[in-house]
Amino acid sequence: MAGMLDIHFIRENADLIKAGAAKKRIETDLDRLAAVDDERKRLRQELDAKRAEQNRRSGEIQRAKGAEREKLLEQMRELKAGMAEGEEKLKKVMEEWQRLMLTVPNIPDMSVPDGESDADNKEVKTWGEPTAFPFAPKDHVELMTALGMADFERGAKVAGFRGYFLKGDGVLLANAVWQLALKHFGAKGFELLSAPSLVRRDAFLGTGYLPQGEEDLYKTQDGDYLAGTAEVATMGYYMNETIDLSGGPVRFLAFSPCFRREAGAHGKDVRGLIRVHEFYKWEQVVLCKAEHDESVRLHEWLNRNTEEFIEILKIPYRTVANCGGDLGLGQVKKYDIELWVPGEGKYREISSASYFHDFQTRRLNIRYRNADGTLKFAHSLNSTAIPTPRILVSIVENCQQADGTVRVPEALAAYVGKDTIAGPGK
RNA sequence: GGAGAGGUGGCUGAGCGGCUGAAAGCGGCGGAUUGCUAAUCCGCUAUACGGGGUAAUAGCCGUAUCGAGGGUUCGAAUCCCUCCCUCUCCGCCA
Repeated sequence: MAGMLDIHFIRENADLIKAGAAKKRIETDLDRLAAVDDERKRLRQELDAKRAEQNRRSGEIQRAKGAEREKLLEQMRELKAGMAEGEEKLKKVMEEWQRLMLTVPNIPDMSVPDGESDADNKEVKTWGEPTAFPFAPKDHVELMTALGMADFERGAKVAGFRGYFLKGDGVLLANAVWQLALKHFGAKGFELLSAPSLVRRDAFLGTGYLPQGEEDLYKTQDGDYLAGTAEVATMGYYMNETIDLSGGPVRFLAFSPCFRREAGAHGKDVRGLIRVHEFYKWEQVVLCKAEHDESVRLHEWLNRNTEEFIEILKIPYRTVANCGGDLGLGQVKKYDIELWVPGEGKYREISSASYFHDFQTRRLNIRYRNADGTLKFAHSLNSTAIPTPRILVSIVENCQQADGTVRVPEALAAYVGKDTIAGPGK
């Protein structure tokens, strides 16, 4: 696995990276890294020189005979004794080098707002008005239970904490969202993928979910992990390959079940469908040429695709630019789309769109051949297309009516097979 | 779960202790020739890191890499060990 960023780049842009790390609230020690890197180079050069010597003598030994040969063999043994020490030192230095490299964050974009946490994310857009009701609105748990769309009690009985069943029209509604997603995103030139959720370790390391995120992942007794997003398998699709970008970016629309332990979220969103251990998601994944402008353009495009989808559903939303403290190690910039949730009186995240430059592709070893023939690491981006069942929260809560029924968004009605959800058998 | 086979460059595929960073073929690039196309001929054609060099490239020098990691050896793609992966057959399940 290659480093996160290129060591040359890190050394030449140390100040930029330090400022970026500070903005992201991430600890990294570049001065130490530079010192270790110097040491690494020194040891490496020493060792290379000795190896060159060894290779040269090896050839001499082959040609030599008798006493001459014995003499050369003796000299060789001395040389090798000296090398073992150098190799040992280099190995130690490399370990520290690798460890430090893993902590170096990608530089956030200039446009990323300053801030500590998601509370400091900057609203960049709002669409629609928070839904106003001439009656006391219910939350989705109440609505869906009453309408036979979900069963949370039995969900918990069978699946444990955060367990749920979707039922009846809840199933139809979720299915309708998938159908509409297929239609909306499918028309934008994506290649469709149904991605595995049970994925080997490599792709998690490559996408940056490991080693840091061990706690958040379910692991099997075979050493595989359950992915929390199709991004993992989809990015893994081309790992260790040289891809062809001459015909434009690679654009995948991938569907998969998603599994999250939510290890750090005990006590948060304990009710309903906001935060569950297993769900389904359509994900947009893009690989493009290593050009910043291209990444930016596609990032905006991915996010806009999802905004459009929400607009088709006519649910009030806002888009935020995530602040530095809310960015992951590899992310350059991130937008979240948040939908209005009347039951909570606030916007809740439904989508997240980020770009990484070559941060992920270096780790995944995904390259392409540039017009001039050189091999370069591609850029990568990903964004939620739409997750279920979380999206159902906003649909049912925003579309509820005074009589307790739920109006099906127009764009979904055909797929659901009705325009109002009024309970089982209705 | 049982039994076998195998992992070599962009691909196919040889090599099975030194002359192999790796035959041959295909593909690709450059050139010659044929008025176009096809065909033929010649040359070139892995990656990373480092050195030196440059305005920057290229050439040049060195090291490493034949699934991964260890070992044997003066010397390993080739021998030994461990692990990973792929394939085939049987069984089992859907």
